[in-house]
Amino acid sequence: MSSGLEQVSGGRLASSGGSRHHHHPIVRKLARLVPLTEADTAALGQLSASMRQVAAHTDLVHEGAPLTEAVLVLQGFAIRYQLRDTGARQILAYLVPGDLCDPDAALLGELDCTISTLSACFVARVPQGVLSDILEQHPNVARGLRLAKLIEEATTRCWLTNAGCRSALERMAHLLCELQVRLQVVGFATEDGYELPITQHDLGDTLGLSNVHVNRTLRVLREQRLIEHHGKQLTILDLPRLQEIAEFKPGYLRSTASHARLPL
Amino acid sequence: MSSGLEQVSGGRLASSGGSRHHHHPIVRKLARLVPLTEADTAALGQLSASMRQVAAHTDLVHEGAPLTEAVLVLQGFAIRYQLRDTGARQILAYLVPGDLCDPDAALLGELDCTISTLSACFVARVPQGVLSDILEQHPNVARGLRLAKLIEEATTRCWLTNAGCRSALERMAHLLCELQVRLQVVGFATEDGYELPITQHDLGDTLGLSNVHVNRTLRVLREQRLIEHHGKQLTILDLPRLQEIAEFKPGYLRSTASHARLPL
DNA sequence: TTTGGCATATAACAATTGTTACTCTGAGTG
DNA sequence: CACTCAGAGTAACAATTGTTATATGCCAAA
Repeated sequence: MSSGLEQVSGGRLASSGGSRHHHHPIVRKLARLVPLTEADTAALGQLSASMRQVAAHTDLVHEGAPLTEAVLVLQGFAIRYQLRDTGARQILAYLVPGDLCDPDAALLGELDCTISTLSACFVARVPQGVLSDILEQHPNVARGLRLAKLIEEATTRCWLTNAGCRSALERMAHLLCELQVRLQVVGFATEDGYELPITQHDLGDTLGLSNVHVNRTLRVLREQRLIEHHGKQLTILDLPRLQEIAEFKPGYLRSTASHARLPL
Repeated sequence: MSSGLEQVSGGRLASSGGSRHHHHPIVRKLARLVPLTEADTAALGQLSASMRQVAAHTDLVHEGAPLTEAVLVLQGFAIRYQLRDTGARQILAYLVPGDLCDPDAALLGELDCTISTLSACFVARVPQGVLSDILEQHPNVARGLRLAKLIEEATTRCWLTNAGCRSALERMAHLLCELQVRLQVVGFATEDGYELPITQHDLGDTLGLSNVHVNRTLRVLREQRLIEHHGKQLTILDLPRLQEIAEFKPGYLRSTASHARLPL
């Protein structure tokens, strides 16, 4: 009953022979950033050729491992994180459907953080060769992915501002607003909310808060009738006010259509 | 009496006609990352052609402004920061001598943060054209700058981990250790310490702490005989222990010579 | 169906960090 | 030289957040 990617069947895209790739999250995402031709769209569809399902809390790429493939998330929530010696975990980024991680790290040879799933996910491993071929033959796609990378960096900076100078309530509100925009771009959120299949402990490791304080903070948001959540379903009751609390300025996500046309 | 860049005179490099650029901070920095030929080194020297002195606390590039030039720091401390509506400032990165900021942002068209000086600085503005010519003609330099960019990103992630899951003392220790390594690479630090010409308020905006708590934290480090500071001069009395407190792992800075040969 | 375990929820208390207010010093300036 | 002011230093108190403990609910495995 989860939204999106209804064409998943047996670990393969049922429609992989056809040309209708417009619903692929990475296509939806890049189409906001650059104009895409049918050929571009089809090429992006190839990225998910080796899609497979991964259980929640599974490491995909370990810190320090040599990196030869990129990881494309098609469904579910994945993260990049670092571990301290104390066992504390800092989540550095969320990877939601349409996010491609991390083509560039090949230059450094290894990654300084670990890629893992938070929820059950559909992910595709993309060999460097396949990716570089596409980048070469599809300059629009190449430009789109470079833009996406810059947006990811801006998002990291935003998270640093979050951690450095926002209160727990503001931080939580900001994260919920950011996810609302990012998930809506790829069709995994409506205007009212989205499925947030992660624990309060995970939220704590994201925001630099204890799980208890995450719980307190969510309660405040609930009591103020800003959000509701039943199970994994998050409903945003008052988005404007939530954004106001968070001082959320979505510009850094480049999510408005003003920056590019949609594909024909 | 400040160390490094003794050749500064009248806003120009006195030796700009010669070929001895090895002492330039950006040359020292990149030489750790990639092999550099004499030609590469000379080309890097050109970057500081339009060097000028800038007073402390001067904005160089404003948030939202169209970006047509990169900024190269030759001496002093500069930063990237974001402002909240409340007036709170989050410092996102330090730009120390040898750091080049931000060639890539041209793709996005505008920057999401402001570049500013903390101390009096010598900086050079590098027009996009000059930079792209050099990148084209000197692949080693291009590769070095790409590596430097990746290192900068890793540093930002590290700062996020800092803010998210380290105590004030650990955060401060980590910052001091990081600067020790970065400044030593470009010849602005000895093994014992370095000049740190920034206020406790600035440190607070860096670490997400109040200025009062910064003061407390520095006092603890002093009382434990880990550091000393008289005026702007920071002396590190016990680097191993400071690194231990910070859980500092310098790998992300790629500062050890094991990754590349020095130029002939 | 029962059970075990994980996630949520909440309370009481502790620790960290922020805020306000004040003093002191030193560098720059008239 | 006196004056000003920014920055460092400190204390007292307040607010936020973390820790520990315990209870509850719910889903999945036996």
